[in-house]
Amino acid sequence: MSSARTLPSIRPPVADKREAILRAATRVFARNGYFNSKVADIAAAAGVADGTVYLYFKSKEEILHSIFDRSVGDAVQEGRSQIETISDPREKLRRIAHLHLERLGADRDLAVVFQVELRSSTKFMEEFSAAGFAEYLSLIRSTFEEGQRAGVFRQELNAKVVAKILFGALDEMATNWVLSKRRYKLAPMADQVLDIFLNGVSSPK
Amino acid sequence: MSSARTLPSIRPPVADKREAILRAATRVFARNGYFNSKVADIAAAAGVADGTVYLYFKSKEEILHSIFDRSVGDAVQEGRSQIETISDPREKLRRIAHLHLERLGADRDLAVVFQVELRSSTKFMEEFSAAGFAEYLSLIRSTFEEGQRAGVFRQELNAKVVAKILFGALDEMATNWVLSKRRYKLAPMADQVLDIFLNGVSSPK
Amino acid sequence: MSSARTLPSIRPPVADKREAILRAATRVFARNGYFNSKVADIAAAAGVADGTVYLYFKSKEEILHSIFDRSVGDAVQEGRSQIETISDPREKLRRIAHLHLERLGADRDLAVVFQVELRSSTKFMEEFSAAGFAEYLSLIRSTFEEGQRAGVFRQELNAKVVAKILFGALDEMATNWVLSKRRYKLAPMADQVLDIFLNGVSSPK
Amino acid sequence: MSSARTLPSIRPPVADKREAILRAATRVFARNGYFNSKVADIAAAAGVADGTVYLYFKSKEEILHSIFDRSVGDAVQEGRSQIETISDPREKLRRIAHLHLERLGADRDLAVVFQVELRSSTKFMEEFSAAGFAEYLSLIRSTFEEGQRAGVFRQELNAKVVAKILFGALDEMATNWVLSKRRYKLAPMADQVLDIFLNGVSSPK
DNA sequence: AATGAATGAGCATTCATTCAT
DNA sequence: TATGAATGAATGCTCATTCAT
Repeated sequence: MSSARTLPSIRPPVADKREAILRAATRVFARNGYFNSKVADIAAAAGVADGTVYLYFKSKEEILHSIFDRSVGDAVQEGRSQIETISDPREKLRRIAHLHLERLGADRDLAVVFQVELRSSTKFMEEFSAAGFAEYLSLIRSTFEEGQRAGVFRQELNAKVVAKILFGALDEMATNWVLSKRRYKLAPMADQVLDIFLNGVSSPK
Repeated sequence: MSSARTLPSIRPPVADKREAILRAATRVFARNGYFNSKVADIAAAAGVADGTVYLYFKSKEEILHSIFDRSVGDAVQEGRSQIETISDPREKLRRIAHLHLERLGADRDLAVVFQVELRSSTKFMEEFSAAGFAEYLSLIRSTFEEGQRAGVFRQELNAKVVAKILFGALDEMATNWVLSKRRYKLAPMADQVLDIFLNGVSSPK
Repeated sequence: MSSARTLPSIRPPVADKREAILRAATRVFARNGYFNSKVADIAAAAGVADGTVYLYFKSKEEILHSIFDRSVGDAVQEGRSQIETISDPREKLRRIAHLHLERLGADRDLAVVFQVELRSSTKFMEEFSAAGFAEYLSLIRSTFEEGQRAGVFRQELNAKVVAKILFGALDEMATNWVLSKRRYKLAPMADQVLDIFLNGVSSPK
Repeated sequence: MSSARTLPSIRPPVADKREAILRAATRVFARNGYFNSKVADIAAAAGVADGTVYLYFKSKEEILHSIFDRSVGDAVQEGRSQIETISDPREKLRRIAHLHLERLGADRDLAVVFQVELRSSTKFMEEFSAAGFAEYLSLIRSTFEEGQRAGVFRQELNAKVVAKILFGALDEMATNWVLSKRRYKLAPMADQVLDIFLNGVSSPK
């Protein structure tokens, strides 16, 4: 899958081991849960020796953190760049919501880790909450405030709370998708959420 | 050893141990997280011997399940009984939402367990999803459908999805409250959610 | 020790497990060395489960400490009590020296632990040196000083150094005995040491 | 990377690495203890790569052996050469004793390794005892026997035991010095030992 | 019912050693 | 010779669960 159709590379892509471990860990965590996953499983899934994992990560926990950090970082960055060219705040929120569910919908294992495994320990949740997550919420909030200033959204609403409501609704869609036995497309759910949400927060015409 | 040779204790001392263990476990899980909590800690907190825990619960996991089952059971029951006397579907949803946040806001340890600890392992989440949670979601949904039939809510909305959206928004309020360092009242958040939600789902006048 | 003189106790002498583990550990340490000994080996040798070891000792290291503490404690106590009834300081030292080598000569495994295993890590040696060992050296020294006051031993000698010299000579006898492939009696070596030592430190007649 | 493009280095850079590794290992072993020292630490302290260590030594254990072998070899050689020109057996022993403590007193790290680290595993002690150590003891013994033949030392003493006694006393001085928190000169202790020892073993006048 | 001593499976992590470059 | 990334065997300790009393 990796070096398809390239010159016969003699040695395998260097330093992609970190990447391989991260990918393997996502899969393993998704299948067994963080606490039930053994480092040896991750190593085996990544095709490296147990000890090699520790050349790239300080501990099992750091692997989980790294999965989160990388993904949220990417998500926020992509989110920002995509809404730049949009002017209507409603469309901006729509874009953010879609990206949110598209991303998770595209990688079920990652989605499981995000919706389930990362919600465990309070300690982690606190850091999680403090770090990238706060930035994500703030992206939603500032977009909403922009809309308030433009008169598109109801002035009396608390932007912070509104941001949480939108996030919570999307998050619930994702969690339900992850836990559901039925296999349906996650991304389209964004529109149903947006329909109600925008209807609920828009200024009366 | 405890109530030996005392006046005939008024309430049955028997099987209140189950209750004590459940309460202790809630506290311990909330403070340390499920996986980091030791059965011995729970036993100590409940004032019983380690082995005694296993007279009432088959395993550590069953304790977690029981915490969930009892609480959701109570909640659904209380929810049903309270909305019985209300006729306006909007008020019914308002009542449900308030109860939801009031319950969690009244017992922070329980809230932590619900919002954080119960979200761990996929396996548990799946059962969780299957059992009482489904019933709770269905309570919201059927109330919403009642409103649709009454013409109060928009016909074209998918009641199942709407129920998830409301639950997700409330759930996010609770999670944020649990993780927040600030100490504020949780229940009032219900109104802010309801404001947007009802505005979003109500039929245009 | 516990249920002596009771009905034939059905279960084996309670709480002698600590003793059994200590004895087993002495044997295992003597055969394999401290660092090469596995806790599992000790447990097996003591006839208990691995985990049981940790009901009686906090760590593998604590087992080593306990072996030392118990033995030195016993030795110092026995030494003091035996020299009480002796008046001649030379005889007192002779008694101490004999006890020293008799004790070690009576339990080769214990001797190995004392002469070899306990000499490893500086850290341990420092504590070792600080604790019971100091007391033992001081027993020798004060006996020697007593002899100096009585005019039996040369006044100009530094009692502290003299004590170390005697201890060192005895210690070397023990170490050699432990490492030797030949099987000879250790205790009699005390006399040869004493011969030279007393000759060397006694006041000229 | 180091000596690239410099003047042709005067002393052979080759195989001084062995020396550097040995020196580094002595320091590392002295500070952390043999078992707690990592080969990587030694390599780093010696300024070479981990793998390089294995170009000069077969294993970590061989490094320890080499430290011992080299030092004892040197010591015996120096001892022999220095006593050659001395005729009085008492003075010969005095010289040996001084050399013993001077050597250790001059290099605390080496002393720690000798007095503490080398005393660990029985297995090592046995080889240790068998090899150079025996030669050292024999140097003392033959010198003593020479004195016996010359009528200087008491005939009835067992030279082998006497050698151990002297060694043991000196060894104890060294161990005490290594473990002591006070910083004093080690070499002068030789005289105190010799005073008693020679007094104890000399023929009555 | 209650106890708590005993069990033993389970696992993250370390580190001496190897070997492709 | 030299490197240092990769290996994988090895183990102290924890803790859910059992069971004799």
